[in-house]
Amino acid sequence: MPRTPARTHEQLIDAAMRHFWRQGYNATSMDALVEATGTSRQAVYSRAGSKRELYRQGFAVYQDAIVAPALAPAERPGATLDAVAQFFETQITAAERAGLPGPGCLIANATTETAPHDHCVAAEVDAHHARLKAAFSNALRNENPGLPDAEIAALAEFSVVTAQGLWSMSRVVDSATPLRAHASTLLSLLRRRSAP
Amino acid sequence: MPRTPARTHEQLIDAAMRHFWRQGYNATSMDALVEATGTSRQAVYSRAGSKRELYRQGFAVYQDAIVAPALAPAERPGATLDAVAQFFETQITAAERAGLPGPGCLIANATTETAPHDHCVAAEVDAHHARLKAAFSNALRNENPGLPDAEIAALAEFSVVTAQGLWSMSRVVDSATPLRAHASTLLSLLRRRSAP
DNA sequence: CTTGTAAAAGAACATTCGTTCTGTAACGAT
DNA sequence: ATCGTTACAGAACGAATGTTCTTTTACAAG
Repeated sequence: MPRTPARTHEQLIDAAMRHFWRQGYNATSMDALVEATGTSRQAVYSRAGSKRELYRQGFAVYQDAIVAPALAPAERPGATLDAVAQFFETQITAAERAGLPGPGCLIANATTETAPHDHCVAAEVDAHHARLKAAFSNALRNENPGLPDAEIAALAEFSVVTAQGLWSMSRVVDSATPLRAHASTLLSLLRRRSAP
Repeated sequence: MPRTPARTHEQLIDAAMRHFWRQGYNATSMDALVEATGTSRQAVYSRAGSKRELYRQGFAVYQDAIVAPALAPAERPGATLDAVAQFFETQITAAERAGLPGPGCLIANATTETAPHDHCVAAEVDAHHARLKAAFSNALRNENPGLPDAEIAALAEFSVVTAQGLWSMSRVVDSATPLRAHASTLLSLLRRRSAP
């Protein structure tokens, strides 16, 4: 009996997420969200309940639409450091195609802007970092099975922090060259360390 | 004949800067700034002219009060990688003493929040990154004078991005341990690469 | 003490914020 | 075709925003 929604729930979250991604949480007004999503204020509130909730729900969509495809190669059982290089290259290429300076990484942005003041966002950030660390650890272990677990953990964690810095930079650079250089330096350092 | 100012210009900028540092630009209201600086709205406007200008002026104070002392060892002519380690340790200890999760780095925060939408802030960010890169290059060159310039540049730039990630993380961690681990991993990677 | 100057305190401004309310339009079951 | 339900459009809300205006207060030269 009810009217058919013009946009699916996910379409709405997705459009909002992309706005938050580029503009940040605080600089995004409800007016901007209404325009970006192409719906009405009422649609936003009846679905998400509030601006903050809409923002929070964006993380899940971001994980599925952005993180998962790029990280998939590194999450595969037999992945090596090549898959890590591929992860960075996929993201950098995407940023380049969308036009640099880019939006960076939604979660990297949240780490500095909102996570310190919203423990719910902080949990999301933690989970993302854990996911990255697991993928990097996987690749490092396959690259050199003889590497001690402690060293794998240290290198994986280091790579996570390094990625965080990379996406920060991608918000202020005009060219992808320094981003590729950074990824390439990381990979070369990891390879040198994980070589026998 | 005029009334004596209760606070110097620099005291006002400094107090405002520390608030922006922790809260970010958009999440800081003029009311909060008035309370943080202990002055009146009028004092802020007669001195800085606007919220944005006040924010911009904070960068110079931050450079003098925070960056310069910590980076000094690495900027000295004969500095080696030990000075770089000292730089990180100084900043991490300061964050630890102020209480973690900490405010991170004002400029690292600006890189993601305001620089993309304010080219004046972007210039400030660029200058800071150039300063860090110069200091790191200096230390790398002294550590191993035989290292090719291109490699020094790559490693220095890599370290800058890595530092950016480190300060991001310092806004969401409860303990300094992962921060020290990150700095230590960076240093060990740099040492291994710059060894003959 | 008077007086000129500038700083401080706080009321007031228009605008914008996030949110809610009211009424209308569209769909499907009957 | 009718009706019940729900999505939508837009007006409206109080609170908070960045900024300015008005008034009072403190200082030091005369």
